[in-house]
Amino acid sequence: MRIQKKHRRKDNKTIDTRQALFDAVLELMNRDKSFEAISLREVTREVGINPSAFYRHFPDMNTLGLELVSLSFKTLRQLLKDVRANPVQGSDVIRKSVETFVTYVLAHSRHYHFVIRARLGGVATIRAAIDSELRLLVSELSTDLARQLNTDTWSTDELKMLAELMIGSMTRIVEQLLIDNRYDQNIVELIDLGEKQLRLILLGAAQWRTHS
Amino acid sequence: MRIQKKHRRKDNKTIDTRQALFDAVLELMNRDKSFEAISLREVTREVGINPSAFYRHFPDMNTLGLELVSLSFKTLRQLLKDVRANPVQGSDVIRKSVETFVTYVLAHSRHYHFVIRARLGGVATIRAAIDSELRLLVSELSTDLARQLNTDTWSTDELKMLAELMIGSMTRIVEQLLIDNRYDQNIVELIDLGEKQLRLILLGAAQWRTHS
DNA sequence: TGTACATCAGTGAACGCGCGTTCACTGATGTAC
DNA sequence: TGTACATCAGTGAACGCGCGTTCACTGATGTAC
Repeated sequence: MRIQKKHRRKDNKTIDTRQALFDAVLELMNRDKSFEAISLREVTREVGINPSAFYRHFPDMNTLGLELVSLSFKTLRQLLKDVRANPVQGSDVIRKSVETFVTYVLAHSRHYHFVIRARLGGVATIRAAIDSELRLLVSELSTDLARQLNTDTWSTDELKMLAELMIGSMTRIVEQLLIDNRYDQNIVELIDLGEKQLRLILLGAAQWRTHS
Repeated sequence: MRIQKKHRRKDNKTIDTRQALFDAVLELMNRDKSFEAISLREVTREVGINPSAFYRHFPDMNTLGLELVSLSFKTLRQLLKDVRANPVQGSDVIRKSVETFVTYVLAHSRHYHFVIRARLGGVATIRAAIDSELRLLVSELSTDLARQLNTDTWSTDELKMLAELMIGSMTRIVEQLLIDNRYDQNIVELIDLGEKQLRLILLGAAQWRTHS
């Protein structure tokens, strides 16, 4: 049984075509196409195979997209698992967390460029998949926050509201980081922005019940 | 000189075709297509004119899209002008503001559905236009906030950070309101969410300098 | 008021193009004996 | 170790389709005299 699907092409190089198809889609999106504007033929052209060979790997582009969503969030979930296992220590927890996050997103920039763009894109099934992953993230963060905050004064809904605010802020940071190469000169400024927003949110959270 | 461009079609109805083209694009996006996936022929089919007649009104779809951005923000700017002229009074300022905003967005839902989707979509020029409108909004809100807060302790960058956080929160509300008809049963819950997020942000802002 | 003319938003046919999908095929690799 | 066979990721031609754009045209409406 062949586990890894490989093939020998004209150039005599052995590669994993399935992976190459994922990469080609990410590369084309990086060149400013939205997912639904990328044609099957463009993808195979990029990989260097015949259009009909696409069907050896996926029934259609939509399925490829859904697997890409799943792949992207798998690595993010791993990061969060690592962070929970080894919590950030020391004086500057917020800044270090934002730095870790930004570094991670940049290291997987193509995946997150795809996610950020497809989140509000035109393919409903892919939108729904990303939305459900983000909801999961919000609910996980809510649980984490519940452990840190006074759960007597925070209702489930309020924890979710806080988690959504934090993830919303980070999402905007990722958008600015990855869209239109705006980040070129100002990664540090962006980390600064994220840090201050999180700090302000947590200041507000600390005052939440004592004030209202 | 004819100011209004009108025409008499087979059905003997006189309409403004230019407006009908805008409406057709918004309608098609409402049916879950992203802007760049909408073809010129689809739009003219929707309006009921010959494809080549499109060119009597716009040189291409891209130009139509840019005008749609401009139109959408024109009405939003008007709302903000009205709010500034007649500030919300009374005890529940935050809630009333969020209610006004949500009501307004729903009243112009097609325009904002378009904006929200095209903001991260595949057409770079349209993305840039929306981005520049949003930056303008952030800077206007910064100015407003500067009048309300202690400007000795808030730097320009920090005001911008705060404004971005507030507008980011509102943007997420609009996304949830308009994408995938998620709002059907829970407009009130959404207003609640927006109100709490703004309240928490402003609580944080009140503590900003005294705490750090 | 009537006529001649300009304007211009429409029509409809035609074009070349890239698309997704199908089909019969090829040939390299792994497996059974 | 050698041979026969199965597997399967590829190829290449072909299809019908919707696309954007062009062109010469039509006919209703507004304007000048």
